[in-house]
Formats: sequence, C-alpha cells, structure tokens
Amino acid sequence: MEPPVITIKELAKLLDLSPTTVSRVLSGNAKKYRISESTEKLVKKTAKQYQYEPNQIARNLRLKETNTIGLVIPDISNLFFANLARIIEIELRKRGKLILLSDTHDSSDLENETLMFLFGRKVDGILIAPVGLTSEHLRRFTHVPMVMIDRYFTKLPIPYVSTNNFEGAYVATQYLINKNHSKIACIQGLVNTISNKERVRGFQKAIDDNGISSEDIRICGTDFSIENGYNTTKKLLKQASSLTAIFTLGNQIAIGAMRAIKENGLKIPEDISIISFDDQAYFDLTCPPLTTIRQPIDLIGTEAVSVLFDLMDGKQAESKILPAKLIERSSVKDFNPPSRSASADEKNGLIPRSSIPK
Amino acid sequence: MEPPVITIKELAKLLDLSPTTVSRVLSGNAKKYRISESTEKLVKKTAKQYQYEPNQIARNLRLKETNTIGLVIPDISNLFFANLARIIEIELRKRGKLILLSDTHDSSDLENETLMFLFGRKVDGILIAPVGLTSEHLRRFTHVPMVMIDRYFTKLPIPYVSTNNFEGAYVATQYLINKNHSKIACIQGLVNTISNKERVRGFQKAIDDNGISSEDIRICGTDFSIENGYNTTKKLLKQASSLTAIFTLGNQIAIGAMRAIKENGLKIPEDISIISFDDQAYFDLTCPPLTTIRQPIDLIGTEAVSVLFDLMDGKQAESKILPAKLIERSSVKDFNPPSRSASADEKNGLIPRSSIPK
DNA sequence: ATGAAAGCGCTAACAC
DNA sequence: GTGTTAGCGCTTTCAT
Repeated sequence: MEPPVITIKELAKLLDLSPTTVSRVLSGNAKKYRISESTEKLVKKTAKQYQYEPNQIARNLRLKETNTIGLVIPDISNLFFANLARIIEIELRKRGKLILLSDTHDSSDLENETLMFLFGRKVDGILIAPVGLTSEHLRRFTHVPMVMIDRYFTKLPIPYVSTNNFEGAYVATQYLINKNHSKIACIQGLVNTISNKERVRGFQKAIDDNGISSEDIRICGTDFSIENGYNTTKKLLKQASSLTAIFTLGNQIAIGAMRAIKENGLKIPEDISIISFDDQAYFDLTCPPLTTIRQPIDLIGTEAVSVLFDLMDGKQAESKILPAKLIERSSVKDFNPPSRSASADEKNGLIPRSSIPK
Repeated sequence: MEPPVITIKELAKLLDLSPTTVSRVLSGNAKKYRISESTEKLVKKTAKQYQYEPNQIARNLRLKETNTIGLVIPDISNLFFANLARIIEIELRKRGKLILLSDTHDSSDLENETLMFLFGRKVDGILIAPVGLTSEHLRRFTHVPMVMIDRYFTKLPIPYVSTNNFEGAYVATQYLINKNHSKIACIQGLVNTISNKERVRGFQKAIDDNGISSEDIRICGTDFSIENGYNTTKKLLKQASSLTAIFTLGNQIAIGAMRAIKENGLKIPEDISIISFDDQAYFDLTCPPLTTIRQPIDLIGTEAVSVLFDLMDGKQAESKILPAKLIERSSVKDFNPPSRSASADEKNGLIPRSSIPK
C-alpha cells in the first residue's frame, strides 16, 4: 500500500529540469513564461504518467489561499439547511471551491470552536447560519470574508442574506385571522435568534393590527426541533382547550405538532388548524396537506455565495432580505361556527374541538 | 480591516524566546521538554493575549496530517444522506476532525474530480457513498483510508458499511404478498448501484419464492429522485391498470409516487398500496402514514466512522451489513377481493381500482 | 531548559 | 526559455 505520491521536485529530477519549469507548466503558465512546446508537452505527459497531483497544502501555504469555504450551520438534518447546503455546494463548485462543513447543533460554544478551526484552516471565506444567541464571538472573525445566512445580526459589520421573516409571519397570521381564527398559538423556534424574533414580531403585529386580545394568543416553544413541536403542542392541547389554530415557526416544529395533534385523536383542520413557516417538498402529502410560508431557499443560497464572492473580491457587499410566499393547501379551515358536520372523532369518544363554544 | 494574525515567530520575538520553545509550549509539550514553568506561563499568556491561533496549513504541511475527513455523497438534500451527514459530523467532531463535504449529484465525473481534490488536500481519510456506476476510478485512491457507505463495491479492497438491502426489500415484498398483492410495481433508484441492485434482487427473490408470474410485476424507474418517483408512477398508472401495489426503493421516490397517485385521484391504500425503502421522520404524517423499511442510519454513520478510524490506525477493518426493519403503518391494505366498500373516488367519476377484476 | 537549522512541497522574484 | 533561491509557518532533530 505504497502511496504513489510524486512531488514536483522528483518530477523535475526525472525530467532533468528545474522544479520551477515543471511548476510553471503544470499551473498552466507555460505560455506566459515562454516554455518551449516540446518541454511543455513532455512535462505534461510525464506528470500524467506518474499521476502527479499537486499538494494543495503546500500550495495553500505558499499562496495563502485554500479554495475552501467554511459552511457553518445549526443542523444539517433539517431539510431547510440541507437544501441550502446543496445549492451552496453547487454554487461553490462552479467557482472551484470546496466546503468545510460544520454542524453547530445550535451550540454557541461549538460555533466558536468551529470558527477557530476554520480560521486556522485559512478558509477563503465563511458562510454561516449562526446559532444566533450571541454575536460578540463573531467580531473576532470580521477580517475573514463572511456572510450570514438565515440568521443574522444587524449590529455586526457582516452582510447577511435571509428571508423576510417578519412579513412571512405576518401574512401567515393574517391568513389565519381571515379564516376567523383568533385563539391562536405560535410555536416558536430558538427563542433569541433573529429569524425567530422576526417571525414572532410578524405574528404579534398581525394579532395587534386585528385587535385580537393578547389573552387569546399564546407564544411558546423553545427551539426548531421536532421534539419542541411535539412537546409544546402536547402541552398546549392539555392547557388551552379553546385553541383553534397553531402557527409553527419551522418545518420540523410542524412535524412535531402534527404528530402530537394526531396522537391526541384530533383532526386537522376540522378540530384545529395549522400553518407553518418554511415549506418542504413533502408538505403536499401530509394529512392534510400543509399550508405554509415558503422561503426562497435556492435564492438565499445563490445570493449568499454571490455576496461572499463580492466580499472576497473586495467589493461592496449588501445584505439582502428575500420575500417569502404563502403556499395555500388545506390545513387551515375557515373557523366559522357553527360547524357544518361532526368530525370523525366522535367515533373515538372524543369531543370534537369544533363544537366547543368560543 | 487588518488581519490580526500573529505567527509563532513573531510571538517568539516578542517574548525574546526561540520559535522552538514557543511551539513546544503551545503544542502542550512543555513538560516533555522541561520548559520552565515561568516561561510556559508567560508564553501561554502572551499567546492568548495576541489571540495566537496556529496556522493549520503550515502545521499540516509539516505533520502530513490535516485532521480533515472527506465526506462524499450523492445528494445532501436527500434526508437519508443529510441524516447520515449529521451523525458522521458528530462522530468526527468527537475525534477532532473536520469534514470536507462534496455532493456528487450522482455524477461519476464529479465524483472523480472531487476525489482528486480531496487527495490533493491530503485528507486523513474519506467516507464515500459512491455514485456506484463505476468503480475503477476508486482504485487510484486505495492508499488513502477510505470506507464506503450505503453504496459499495465488493470487488474493491475498500471496506463498506451498508444496510442489508436485499433482506429489507425481500421483507417488504413478502409483506405485500402476504397482503394478497401480486400485481406489483417496483420503482427503483439509480439502476446500477449496488444498493439498488440488492433491493431489486430482494424484490425479485420474494416474487419468485411466491411463484408470482413475472408478467404480473414491473421493475422500472431510473434514479432516487422525487421526479423519478413521480414520472414513473404516472407512466405506470397509465399503462398498468391492474396494478395493486407499488414498492418504491427510496424515500424521495416515495414522495414522487404518492404525489402522482394523489394527482390521479387515486387513494392509498384503497386503490393502490405503497411501501417504501428508507423511512423518514415525516412518514407517519403522510396521507396515509407510509409503511416503510427503515435503515439504521445512525448505526451506519457511527460504524462507518469507527471502521475508518480502524483503517487510519492501520488496524484490520471489516465491512458491515446492518439489518433493516419493517415499520408497519397504513399504506398497504389487504388486497382481498371483493372490496368491502366503494371508495371515495366514485364521487369524482373515477373507477376505483379496487373494483377492477384481476 | 532552550536554540539553530533544516525541511514539509510549492511558487515567484530575480537572475541569465 | 530556463534555473537559483528564498520563503510561506510550523515542528523536530540535534546541539549546548
């Protein structure tokens, strides 16, 4: 199992040339340095023959660039980030960059550690969806080209690309209200992250604009996980019996919420309506198909990469807030009592929520 | 925007010490070289003060190890791989390694290119779910520690960790047959990959073992995408009107298939039953909840990393085939004509498939 | 208890 | 057209 590695020096000796010449040919600068065609050919042929592959580490050290971009995200198994990672990978590959991936599991400590690592690796740039709870540790890295995606901090001199979370949440909430819901729970994600805060703000604004009493609504939940969606919904169903609709602030929260609702023998939307932030491919197949606010994931990815490259080129880089879009399916019913027909749950001996008086 | 980078040399000058001493302290070898406690403390303090962070590139060049593992997968936005990536990330982080991620989009060319890149980056090891169509290009990299996950080649001297695809598919098919299905279509993934071939083999074996005529079954489809699931199902529904069950060989294929079935106004499982390879978190929420064959994703990830580290330690490394598990939900009905009740589709003017005679 | 010097593999001034 | 040399930042013999 002999590693068949050949260096430029060895190649040079083999060819009875200097490493310089070999290097020049192999990095495509033969013309520029007027290397004779015969040597150029010979070098290339021999390199191929010996399967020469440049040692990028040495190259990086010399050139002070690594063609590597750090991608730092909170959870690669969340389809939102997985999809984002995919589009980013495509964009970066086009530009000849490789991804150094780090999953922070929503831990600021891991994030900080990771950034130190990436910094040590001399990545050319960083694309980060920060955990979002603290921002100060990011300041140390403002000298490396960095753009924040999804989650961000406005007070940092670091550009960002994200969804218009406020507007998306406002639209979702208004949609619920238009369908005559007023007893609404909002199950939020990681509490102090900006995307969460903006969504909550949008929710709250719509509630206020419509003159709905703050006693009618609930804002609860702790993070973007399935478990949070599940546990919070379970609690809500136990406590707030008059609830008619739930707004989940993330795709995984929605899964957990739907699971809890189902387990409790309730029907969506007959007994309780649900709408979620962040659309995913399978939401048209759930029971029932889920009404959502879709984020422009591909656009976020391409824009983020584009902004990062502007930054690396020393150009001016502007933050971008991209619009979200309501995808209407059938998980929200027009809550207009009295209900037209008894739901299937009566068979299970459960009191259908739709018959509970306001 | 001055990059606050300080090197060991500068630190040494500042401290009026040699780079050697500084290096020794900073790499935790103060004791070993009997550095005086006072200098040790001073060095550490100053390093911290100046936020010294070792240049890993230089370190790598010298040490010939990068603490980086290449992770090569066909599609990071496929939840199977996203989940795999997550568990692998966790395991590698425990061991102080970073991930160089590459998405090959099921292209052997990209895969080959990527491997060259990774090789040039001198990754310590490679975890790869190869595209799986060709294997020869992998031979060039047999000198770097590598383990294949999910897809693999038995003829290569490279260990692998995967699911027992044959058995899983056999169980799924037998399950269908036990429910009295015989007109079954199998929508496959990327045709020549081993995971696909093994699943098809399991399907075929169950068919044969039960004496079902090959004319009753269909094996079609091209790859693991949602689109393939959708298009193939559309075609099947048009052509094979007597079909009673579909076995999809991947989670994304299942999404596409369900979407096509739904679009055609058919009901699962009343009109057509469906079972899928590769369970995902949301499959208990689809309409109806999907019966699946679950792969032990976490185990695949931890085992793969463990085998890779054995390899890197020069130890013997064994391939592993892990068991799959049937998750029974409600997308397969007992196909026992005559049907008990007319389905809802009659309202739409559609002839329910369940009433089509064998 | 500490330092000098060499070298990892590459590229780029600066020769000629 | 091609070669010499130096150096990227680090670690590690070998010295003292």
